[in-house]
Amino acid sequence: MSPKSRTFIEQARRAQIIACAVEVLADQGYAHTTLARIAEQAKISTGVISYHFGGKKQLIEAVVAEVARVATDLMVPRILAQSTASDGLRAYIEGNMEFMRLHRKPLLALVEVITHTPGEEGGPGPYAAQAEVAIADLEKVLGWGKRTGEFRDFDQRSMAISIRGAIDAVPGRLLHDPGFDLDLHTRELVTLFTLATRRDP
Amino acid sequence: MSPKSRTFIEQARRAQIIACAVEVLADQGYAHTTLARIAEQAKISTGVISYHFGGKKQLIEAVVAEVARVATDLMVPRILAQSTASDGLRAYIEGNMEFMRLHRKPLLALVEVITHTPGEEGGPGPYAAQAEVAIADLEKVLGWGKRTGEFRDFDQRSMAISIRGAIDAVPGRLLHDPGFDLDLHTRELVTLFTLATRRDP
Amino acid sequence: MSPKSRTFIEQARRAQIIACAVEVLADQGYAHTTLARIAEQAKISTGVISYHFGGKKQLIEAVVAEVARVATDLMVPRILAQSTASDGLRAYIEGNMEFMRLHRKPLLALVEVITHTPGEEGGPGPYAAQAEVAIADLEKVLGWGKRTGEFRDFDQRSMAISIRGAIDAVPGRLLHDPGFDLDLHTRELVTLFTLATRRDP
Amino acid sequence: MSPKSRTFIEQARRAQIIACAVEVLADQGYAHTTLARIAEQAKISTGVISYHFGGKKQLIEAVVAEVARVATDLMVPRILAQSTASDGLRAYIEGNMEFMRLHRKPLLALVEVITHTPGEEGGPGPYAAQAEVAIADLEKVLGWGKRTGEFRDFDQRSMAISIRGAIDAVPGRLLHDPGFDLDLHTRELVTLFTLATRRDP
DNA sequence: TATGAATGAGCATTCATTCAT
DNA sequence: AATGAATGAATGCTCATTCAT
Repeated sequence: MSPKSRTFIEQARRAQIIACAVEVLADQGYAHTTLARIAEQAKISTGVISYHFGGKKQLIEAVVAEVARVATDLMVPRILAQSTASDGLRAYIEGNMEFMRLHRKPLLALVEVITHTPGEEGGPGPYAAQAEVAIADLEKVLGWGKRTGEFRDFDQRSMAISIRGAIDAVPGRLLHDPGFDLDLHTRELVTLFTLATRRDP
Repeated sequence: MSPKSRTFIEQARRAQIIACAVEVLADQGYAHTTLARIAEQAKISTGVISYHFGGKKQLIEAVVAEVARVATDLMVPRILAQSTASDGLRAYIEGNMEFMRLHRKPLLALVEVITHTPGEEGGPGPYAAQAEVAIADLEKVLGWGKRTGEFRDFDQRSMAISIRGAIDAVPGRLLHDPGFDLDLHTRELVTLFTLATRRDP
Repeated sequence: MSPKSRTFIEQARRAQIIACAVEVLADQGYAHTTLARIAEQAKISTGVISYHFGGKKQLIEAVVAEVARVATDLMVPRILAQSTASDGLRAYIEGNMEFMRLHRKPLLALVEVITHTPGEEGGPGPYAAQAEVAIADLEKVLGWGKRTGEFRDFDQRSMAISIRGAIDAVPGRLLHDPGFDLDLHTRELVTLFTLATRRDP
Repeated sequence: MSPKSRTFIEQARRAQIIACAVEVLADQGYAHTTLARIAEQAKISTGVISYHFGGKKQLIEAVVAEVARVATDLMVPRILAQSTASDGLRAYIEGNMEFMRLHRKPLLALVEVITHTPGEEGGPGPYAAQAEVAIADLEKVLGWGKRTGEFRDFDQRSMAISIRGAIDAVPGRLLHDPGFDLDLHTRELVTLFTLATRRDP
């Protein structure tokens, strides 16, 4: 029935291992995320991970896919529910912040993986595409507002890169800045980019 | 004369090794930056590096200090030369972009080090302070404009974090996005944050 | 009835597993012959193999016994049917070649096992005896011809080792030499050793 | 000066490690030949091997090259010194046997490597070419005698394969057959293949 | 000062075997 | 009888660091 039919217990184990990988990634960072530590967290032996995922690379892939799925499920409906591009942009920013608030550790894990997984010889890294997609999605929202005349005449790509950059700066704050106020920051971000994108009054 | 008196040859060696470390970091990424590769680049043996710097950690510290020094020398005077906060912010952004244009490899090396150097047990990472300083500097510029009434009433810290985030998104583009236009992006960034910070017209 | 009474289904399972082990050994080689791969080939789980055979070692033993049985059944009657030692030697060689022609995979599997199964600390390897028996059988044929005066006065053991060596060189050819002509080679082998063993004319 | 300039001490280490690898291969067999055991034999740490050879594969390659060099140096001049093809064949056989007598362990090591190094998915194995060369060399000697009329009209390739097979049967005897008489066997081999190849009297 | 040889801990991975269901 | 989940030991490899020369 399911696309890749798996035992129930198999699915449970996979989910548990992914959860433990997220935990270790978020708590100890990519560099300290070894199969041994993940196995220790799950109170299993390292072989189990290879058994269920084939290898570390595939486990990481599964982590990314899982977190990306959760993030998408959370954010996409919120954006599509808006009736103006301006509200769409607001929903995009708020959705991202909401995800960070609700799924702190999965987010941090995702960031660790995306920023630290090395590519070949200084190449782009296997998860660069993930970031590319996020920018492309953002560009769609911006294009929408451009067409409706809600937004001023900026370079869409530059704006998308900058919004994404501003959003991507948040996880680092969340991690190590105890005084960081996510709700305040969300409001400020929305205001910032509303002012920056709106057609001049 | 110098605070830590070193022979001339000693200084030359250190400079050479730092330059090679920058090269390897920028070309191959943090993960592939081993002492062996740096030594190979410098056509010396690995022992020399330990001899002159004590260890890999100290070498990386020296790289960061060196690049930060160059960046500061380039940017600080430009900002201080401005007479309005608005021009100061413009100079901050343009200075950062100019640095990226003139010193691509040192910048990329710095980014690699700051983003990848692991801390202890998920701690802040030894170069988080560096980012903190950059944000603090930015806050000063923003505070200046707040006091003079040039800027609207935003949360200084949130704005600083967002500007920094937008700037920090650039190196990644520079690395792997062949169509990226730094000059266009610089102009867009200045416009973006001018609109976002100015007192409502 | 049978010495080790087994249910029918048990015997069928064992036969199936042995057949799959032969397949994997012949197709992928000893090094790639893992219980997991044999189980995959048989579309069963690895536990079944351990269940029916006790372990990998015993499975391999069963493979060897099975193939040796087939080989013996094919070759021994052919040799015994001859009336002269010279014809006996011819039948020995032709029988071996015929077996290779008819049972390529079992033969290759057998060769893989015999040549690759490691002994303890460089000891003889558990299937050295198998080879010993083959040589001993050959010596009997040679002794027969010596007694009847058909053969010249050579050292029986040396001759047996050499004939066996020449025969054992064939599987390797069969495997990787696409131009190898088994029928031609069989005729040449018979001629070669007929000339080498006959009483000088 | 030297093709690959190496320190003296580097060359000595390499030679020592190769010698220890030969020792372990010959004494314990391919399956038990791990970097750990070779390192133990050499009383060094496993890292040294990787340091000097890059990896296990390259070490094995070096072992093969070294032994092949010694074998070639020993045998080729002996064969070339002969004035008839018949003597050339005799020299080929005697040269091989002499090598086995003088360099038992290197030979056994070579045999272990050639027969046990696995290829991909049941492919030929990386050292199959080595065996191919040996057969080709033998074919040259046989072709020589065919042209001079010393040899009868046999299939050269079949004969070469058979002679090689008979020779390759010897190492196994040397290893585990305590009663094996190499000198006797050499004489018998020469007689055998002289009778098998000569033009009928 | 500089070299390069050597170390040793840490890593992912493979695989025969075991066992509860 | 069969499953498949889990184990744990073993292996090759990488790399920062140390040290005698």
